[in-house]
Amino acid sequence: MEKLFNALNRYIPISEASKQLIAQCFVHKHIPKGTILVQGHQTARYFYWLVKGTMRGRINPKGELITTWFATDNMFCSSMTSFISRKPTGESIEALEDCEVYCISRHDVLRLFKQTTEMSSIVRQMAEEGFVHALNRTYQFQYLSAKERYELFVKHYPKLLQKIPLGMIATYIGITQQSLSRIRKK
Amino acid sequence: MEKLFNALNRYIPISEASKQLIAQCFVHKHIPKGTILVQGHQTARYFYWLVKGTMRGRINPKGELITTWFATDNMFCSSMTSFISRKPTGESIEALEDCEVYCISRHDVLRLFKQTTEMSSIVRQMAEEGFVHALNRTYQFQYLSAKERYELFVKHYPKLLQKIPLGMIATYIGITQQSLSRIRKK
DNA sequence: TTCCTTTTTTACCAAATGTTAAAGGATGCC
DNA sequence: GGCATCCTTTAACATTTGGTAAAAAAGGAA
Repeated sequence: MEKLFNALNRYIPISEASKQLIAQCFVHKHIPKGTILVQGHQTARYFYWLVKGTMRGRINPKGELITTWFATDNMFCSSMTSFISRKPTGESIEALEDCEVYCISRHDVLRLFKQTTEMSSIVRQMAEEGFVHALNRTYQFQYLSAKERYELFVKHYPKLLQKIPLGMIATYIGITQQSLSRIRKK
Repeated sequence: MEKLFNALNRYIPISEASKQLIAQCFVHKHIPKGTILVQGHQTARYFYWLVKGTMRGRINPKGELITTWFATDNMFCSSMTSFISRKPTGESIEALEDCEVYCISRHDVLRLFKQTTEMSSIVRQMAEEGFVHALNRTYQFQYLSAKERYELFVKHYPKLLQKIPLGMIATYIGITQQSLSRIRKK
């Protein structure tokens, strides 16, 4: 829980009173490997702080699972498209390892907007940060080759290479597993 | 100005008092075609409401200008990566036609967070909306072919096809002008 | 109109990526 | 150990896209 508040404090200092209120809203959970936390036809109602483990987002647009994001230790995650727009978006969440999380419901987030002065600013900054991150990822698809995108992935997620099947990484950078295998060979 | 407030009201109803404060912060401007509002080495300090005209964002990662976004009548825009992270990001803004805008400085946005109750919520929702939009655009690069991305572009921006050079559209969907010309032929 | 510039199309060949299929490795279970 | 399953590599061929170059088309200005 301490690391969670360290992460939140990066956005804005949180008073002790608010800390208490926020802490009450986060629920601790263990998620077994292979669990689907949100199905594509469901609405994501929770936002997760990943204490330990690995998760991915995935969509299934053409009969094949595509990885939309990876999350590892000490990262926030959710099906953001669904969590934000409050409707199913086809995106699901999969635990790729046994995971330990703190989760908070959208309902509780809205409640904290009224109960604390900090929460609104934190969520705004998180959305801004995610926005910039998503934009940069889009730009990379516009001007980087598959090989360059793979090299960026290795740089950003060196530890995932060991434990994640190659196929999941390939779809994350927008190519097939065979193409990625070919790229790695060189 | 009325349409601007219609757009803002979509996020949250705005009181008359707040409306006055907000209105004071927006400055009306005419931007001649060809103007570069923000250079890549500069920090974007303004957020724009495009009353009339067309703009694009662009980056120059490999000696060639890449379109990052298009904005037309009644849309908000800025170099969001730079505006949010408060540093230069290489992204510049170009007026593709004579434009009429209302612009507000980042400084004034921050001031309105304190002076009004609505602004924080509006900006949070804008960031969330932009976040979801950017995510979906990324996903499209992951699983759509160039042809499919072009068809989506035509669907989203039918009017731009008439007035924007093809090359700018091609880089927006991540291909060369020649490839797009080939795709259109079929 | 004519000239000049910009934009678009076309062609040819090279490079990158997809598709399909098969084989080899790794891992876990009985 | 042996079997089954999943993961990874490899190969051959098809398709898409890039790079270069040139021609055709479109638009603007004198």
